[in-house]
Amino acid sequence: MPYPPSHREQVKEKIIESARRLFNCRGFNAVSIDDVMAEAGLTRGSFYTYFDSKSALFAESVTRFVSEKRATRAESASIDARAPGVAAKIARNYLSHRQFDHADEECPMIGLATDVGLTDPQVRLAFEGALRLMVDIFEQGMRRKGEEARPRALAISALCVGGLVVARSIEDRVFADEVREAALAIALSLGNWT
Amino acid sequence: MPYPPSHREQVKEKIIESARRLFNCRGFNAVSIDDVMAEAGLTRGSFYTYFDSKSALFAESVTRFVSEKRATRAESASIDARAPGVAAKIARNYLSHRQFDHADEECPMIGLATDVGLTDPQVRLAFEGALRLMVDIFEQGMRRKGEEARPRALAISALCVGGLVVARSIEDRVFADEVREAALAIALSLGNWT
DNA sequence: TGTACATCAGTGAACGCGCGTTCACTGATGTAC
DNA sequence: TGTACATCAGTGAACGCGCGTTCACTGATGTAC
Repeated sequence: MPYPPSHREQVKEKIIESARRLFNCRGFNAVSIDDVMAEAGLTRGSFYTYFDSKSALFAESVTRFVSEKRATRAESASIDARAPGVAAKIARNYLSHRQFDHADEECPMIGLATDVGLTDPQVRLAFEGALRLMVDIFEQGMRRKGEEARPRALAISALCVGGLVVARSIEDRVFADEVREAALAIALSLGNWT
Repeated sequence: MPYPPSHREQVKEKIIESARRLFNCRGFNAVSIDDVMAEAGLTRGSFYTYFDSKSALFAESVTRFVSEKRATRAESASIDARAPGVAAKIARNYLSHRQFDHADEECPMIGLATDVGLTDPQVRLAFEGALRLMVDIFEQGMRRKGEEARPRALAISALCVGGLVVARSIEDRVFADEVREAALAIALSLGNWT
């Protein structure tokens, strides 16, 4: 037994760590296995002794992230982790300035927006145009409802895109429908269109 | 003048048309220039006499889509396109079952969720886990507020992901911040965390 | 304690494929006479 | 009307690169004697 069993575990941990950071920052396609291994201080070759494929690494890094978070929450549950304040703090943190600039910590889903193709300025400008149109439509649909219209229109747009993107990213069809329908119901109520 | 000038325009239109369909369905990376040209009934070779690059095609197809929509709206503005009913209809349509299953018509942003990597079931399951955790957290943060908690928690999650993803996909930093902050404000108010 | 050895983690060259991009060529079109 | 011709849209082979994946080999480690 040349190496202690803990060694493999530690190295695997280090690879997952660097994968998480890179995937969160730059998305799936834009990160190569070389990048991940280099960040972990290794070379390409040994990757496949730890993982079956790039997808498998990605999946495991997300899964592990989630179960760690869950574990942390379970621990502190005895105190008051379920108080409304915690949820609010998480929302605030999620949509924070900091998170916008370097999403290297929190959510694995954000990489969606950072994948190859979306870094090209002309593509980003085109997207911006699409978003502006959407916001305009929703804002005008609320015009007579006072001055709260714009932030609501922005949120409805985010809710539409987010709702559908999230629903289409997951595997469970029933859950996906639930997300989609909840997003729709809330969007309609935000616009006072119920 | 072997060909009438209208010829080039028609062909370009046809390429953009098929690009729009394919990009909306399968995202940017998963669609090749070959795919687009084949769908338009042409071959790879002549692509670069119409567009500078794949990104340029993508950008132009989105831009044109947006300006067409705007034009349609401007036309029917004289009737009652700005009535709340229209906005509601658009939201409904956007988050519809149909749109979920084949997003080949409406929004160019949805392809974000369909790019390579996200088609792998183990990756989708991992995402699902992440989403479930997020929803749980928000739902528990509202537990004492009655039975409306779950749909709200789902919507807040979609709003968080959507808000950040959208903000990070566009070029104008000021607009991006506006989206992000509106999403946050509405998320907090949905949770009664203000 | 020191040396030979078995194990296996890590290396880096190489393979293969897909795909964006280029280019020399073909052939369809409309025009000139 | 018919034929020769110039133009240019479209073709498809080929290039080059990046990257996921494989594999024969190296060398570091702990163990046995």
